[in-house]
Amino acid sequence: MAISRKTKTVKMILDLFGETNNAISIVDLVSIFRNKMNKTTVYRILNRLEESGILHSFSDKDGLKRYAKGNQKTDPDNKNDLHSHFLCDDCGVSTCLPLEIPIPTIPDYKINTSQHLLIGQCDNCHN
Amino acid sequence: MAISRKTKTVKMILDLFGETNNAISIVDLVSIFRNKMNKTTVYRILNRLEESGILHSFSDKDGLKRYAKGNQKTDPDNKNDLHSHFLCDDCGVSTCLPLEIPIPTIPDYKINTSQHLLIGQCDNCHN
DNA sequence: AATCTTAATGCTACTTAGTTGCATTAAGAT
DNA sequence: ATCTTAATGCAACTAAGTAGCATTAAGATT
Ligand SMILES: [Mn+2]
Ligand SMILES: [Mn+2]
Ligand SMILES: [Zn+2]
Ligand SMILES: [Zn+2]
Repeated sequence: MAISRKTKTVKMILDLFGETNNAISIVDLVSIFRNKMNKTTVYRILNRLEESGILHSFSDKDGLKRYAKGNQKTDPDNKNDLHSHFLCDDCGVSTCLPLEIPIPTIPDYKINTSQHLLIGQCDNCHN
Repeated sequence: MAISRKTKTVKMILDLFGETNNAISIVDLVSIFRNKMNKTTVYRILNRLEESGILHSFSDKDGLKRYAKGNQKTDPDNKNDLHSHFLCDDCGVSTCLPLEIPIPTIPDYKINTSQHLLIGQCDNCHN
């Protein structure tokens, strides 16, 4: 189910993520490419790119899936390279943050991974 | 839009949350009460209970909304009483955790609130 | 360069989460 | 007992996401 062919549509999506470090929602991606490819294709390409470790995804505040460049599982001992994500409440822009989340120890629970979303105003909207 | 009448349906939902401290997904709630009230009613009651500060909600890993007892905005200076949530990957059970999330300072960003979800195995599934 | 294999796409139809409008009902105030 | 209107039920809708299947095109093989 990983990426094996560099089709025109795959290239278009890779080009977009080559231009930005932002996390883009799947509905935006479907909209951006609405005249270039079928929405089913967008979903399928994103799945494959994620499985290939080229993109990673997370759920934002409203449960909407967002994709961003890079792999979340890149550190040597095969644990998750966990980082936080940011979401601007004003303009909706979303980014990966170079902020590692320590996984806490909780009695009676075994924690494998975590998701951390920071919500506020981005640089543009803040001023 | 807050709760103003204690209808039969509101009481049923309050009774359920009186029995458990778990965070219950909205689809489960609709299913639990499918013979007792309309799904629209479930959605509307949950909205009102949340606005009233009786319940609070968050998005789980899959973007599904979950509700749990209590208010997230209860501390004196009117900031969010932020706590983490747990989701069991095996059985799907979800709980609030008595784990406060410190809001980090990040240059160029103004952070107002945050969401933190820990994913792993609960006590039952762990052993 | 022509051929072949099958990954990938387009399209249609479907499922599910969540919402809206509106007529009807019932909480609880008067 | 009456009245006001919050709350509900119902039906119809929107939007996110998925599945089946015929067709297309990457890119490997000859
Ligand atoms: Mn990221
Ligand atoms: Mn909680
Ligand atoms: Zn912004
Ligand atoms: Zn469990």
